Amino acid sequence: MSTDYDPETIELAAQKHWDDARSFEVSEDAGKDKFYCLTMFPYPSGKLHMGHVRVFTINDVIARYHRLQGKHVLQPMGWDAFGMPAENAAIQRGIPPAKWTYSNIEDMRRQLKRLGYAYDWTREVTTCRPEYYRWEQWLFTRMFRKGLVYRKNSIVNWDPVDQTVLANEQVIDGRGWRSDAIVERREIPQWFMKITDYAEELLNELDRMPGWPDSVKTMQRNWIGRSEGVELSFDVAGETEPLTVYTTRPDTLMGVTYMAVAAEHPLASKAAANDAKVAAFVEACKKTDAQEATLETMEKKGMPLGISAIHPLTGEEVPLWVANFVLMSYGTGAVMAVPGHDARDWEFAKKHGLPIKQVVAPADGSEIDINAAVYLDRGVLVNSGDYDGMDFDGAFNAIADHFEKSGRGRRKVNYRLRDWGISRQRYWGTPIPIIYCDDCGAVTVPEDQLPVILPEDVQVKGTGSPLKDMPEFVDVPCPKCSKPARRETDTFDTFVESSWYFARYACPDNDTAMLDDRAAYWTPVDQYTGGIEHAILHLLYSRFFQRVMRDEGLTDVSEPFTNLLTQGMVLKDGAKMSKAKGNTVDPQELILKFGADTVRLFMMFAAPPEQSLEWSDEGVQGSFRFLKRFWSTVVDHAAGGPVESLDMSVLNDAQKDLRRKTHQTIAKISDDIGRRHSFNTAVAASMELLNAINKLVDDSLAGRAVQRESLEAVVIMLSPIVPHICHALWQQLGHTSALIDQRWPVVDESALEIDRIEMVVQVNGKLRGRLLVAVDAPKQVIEDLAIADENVQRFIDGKNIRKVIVVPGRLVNIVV
RNA sequence: GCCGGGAUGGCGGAACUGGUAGACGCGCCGGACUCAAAAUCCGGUUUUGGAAACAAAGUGGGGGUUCGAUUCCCCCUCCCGGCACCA
Repeated sequence: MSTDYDPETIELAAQKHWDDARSFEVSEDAGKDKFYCLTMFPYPSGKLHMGHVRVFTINDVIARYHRLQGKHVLQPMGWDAFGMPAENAAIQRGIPPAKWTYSNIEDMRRQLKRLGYAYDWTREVTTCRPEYYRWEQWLFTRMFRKGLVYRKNSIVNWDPVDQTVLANEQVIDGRGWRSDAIVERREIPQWFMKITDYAEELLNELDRMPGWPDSVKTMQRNWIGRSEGVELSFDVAGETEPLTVYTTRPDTLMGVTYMAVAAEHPLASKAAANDAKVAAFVEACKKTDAQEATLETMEKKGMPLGISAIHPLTGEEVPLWVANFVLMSYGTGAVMAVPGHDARDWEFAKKHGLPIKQVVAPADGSEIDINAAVYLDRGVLVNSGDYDGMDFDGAFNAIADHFEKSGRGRRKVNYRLRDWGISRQRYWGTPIPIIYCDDCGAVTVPEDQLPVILPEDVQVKGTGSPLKDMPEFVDVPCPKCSKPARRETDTFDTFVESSWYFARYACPDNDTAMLDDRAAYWTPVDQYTGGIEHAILHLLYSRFFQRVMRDEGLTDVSEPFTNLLTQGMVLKDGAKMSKAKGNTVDPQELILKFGADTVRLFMMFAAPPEQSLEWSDEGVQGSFRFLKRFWSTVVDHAAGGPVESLDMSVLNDAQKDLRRKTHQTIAKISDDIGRRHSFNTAVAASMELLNAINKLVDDSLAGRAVQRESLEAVVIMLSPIVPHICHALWQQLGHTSALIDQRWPVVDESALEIDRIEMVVQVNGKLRGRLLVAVDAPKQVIEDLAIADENVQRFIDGKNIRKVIVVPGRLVNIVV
């Protein structure tokens, strides 16, 4: 009596069981081995997309696997609810961002529940709720007190038509997305967090994070970009202030033939005042957006300022230029140019006919033509007066000493990392808890007046924040002197919310403290899963925030995420799924047609988690077909009734083979899921085992017992991936206790034993034959057998055997 | 431009530490069942030659190390992610 596989019925039944039993709600239990398993929380954009399904399924598989291992597992879910799309929706459809966001959350929560993820929903966190963001406002005021936040001018994309600041994403080919106007750079005052104070620690700790992928650690190292160099100053003719520059190549100092400053540099402004051409150039430089990729790929342009700098060693005059590739916000806004030994300087010198001087020669004494090609390697100094003949280190130290003695420079460690600008000129975000008073300046909102609540009933028009037009929000007394003052209308970068939510899941209901001892129990996150696109910004900001919370005494933990898994994107027809490209697949429709288990199975089977996944409708069919076969195999077997307990001494060869395959598969899947996170090969191994079970046609007591052992193992091992069908099949197999409370199967080493093994015979590395030999056969016997092989003889006949390589248990290679 | 990844049959992928290239699945071809179709089941499937045994070629391109390279090294091409205000 084989009932058909009916995904909807069995999935809803399994979900009801988990709900009724509150299977995934966890409390803090010091006696248990905790495992905190987390995904990057979603932005509530409206509907779940395949990228969500992929990352959540990966994490759910890991969470369920660890639960079966006996761990006390926390897997929470929440919403990264502030952000631009809510404002865009408000502009387009006239719905307030809050209403749009909360309704999206409702829809997406329902979809997540239908996919059967093992979440503790009692801990749900929503970042646009005051009970969440009040603590981030509170921490900001503590950071303000410590001097970890400050205000300075910085550059934004300015749309001169819409009169508004644009996000990088809203700049398309240098133009505003709505106005189509050419975007300009504009400086405005903004709040910054001093992440650079933690640069050294953030960098050094990467060496002690074995649970993170090397690629992510390398990207973070390069992003922080620690360099050792020298800061030195050039006098400028006719100026009292010297021009300070930083270089990692002081050994090339004698090769400086010009210098360059940014368009916003005071010396450029000064020259522009006297020279209309320079003024026009400086203006033109500002007519570009503020993205680094734009600056690095655009044509390098410059113009002489008619001002000279004085070379600090030779006293010679070098011309000062203004150049579009020098940025005011990087370093000092000025660079020394060594065209002989810097690629960008070399190209710029070639283009503008500036002199190129060789001051470093190859250490091996070979000749180079500096006018034909730039020389970047470290070598031996030439044309450098007293420094001639020195190597890189010798010259670095001699020149650094010279400047330190004369007080005109110093050795300096520099970081590429810049402080984190957190001000956004947008409405839908956490209000920055600052009040501006004419007398007291910028004052933080006192703790007893927090949270500063964002008004939710607003009209968003798309030209600046609606908060500016709300006197009831803006007009407040100064907390210090009580005089009339103005509230800050900028909001936090949404990365601030996502930099600490992982800790708040431990204690989302605490209204007297940001974190408590429940956070001490659960943090750090043991397994964190999310997109590779977050490899730098989100993960670095979170590492920074964790340390800020530590230094505030809120936690002892320094690193928030012990193990990191970065998953690839979901593609269709080779491109990322997106509405714009029209290549999306709606998870909802698939769940309706095939059930959640089929969708989960395909996601795990189609590609390893780190790689991008190519969507295939046929592949989904295949996954569904497998589940149907899985269902009927177990149901048909269970129809034969209960089985006797297994007596291993009476097994025949075929039964032994299946039992060996079963335990080999248990070992493989345990390793694939537990260590390698190689879910696709775990699924493949389950399929192989199921094929082997179906091949053993054997109704004897022993045969059924071996099959039963094998089927129970597959049902448990597949349950992290396809939990609903496994829940139902476990009941079919006659169990009264729920599968979710079982333990992972254990390998029986005795089942793995073998006495003979197949070895490959190669001649000159090419496969020529196979041998079946005893496991413990001595080397000489294997060698003789290999040489005696009929096909092998054809290839070694009449030739000289130079060497025979025996790799135990694998192969023999005969070199002739 | 800079930083990080990737490229293997018709397709998704496997080969974990330098040791049998193509596991598992999809698709396709053939067969069984059926009046027929779908579903299901069985067999085949890298390419070329061959009835087969077997042989030759083969992991983006070029070079190198090695008895042996998808795997290590050098150079190149293309694709993807990030580049600080998308999240």
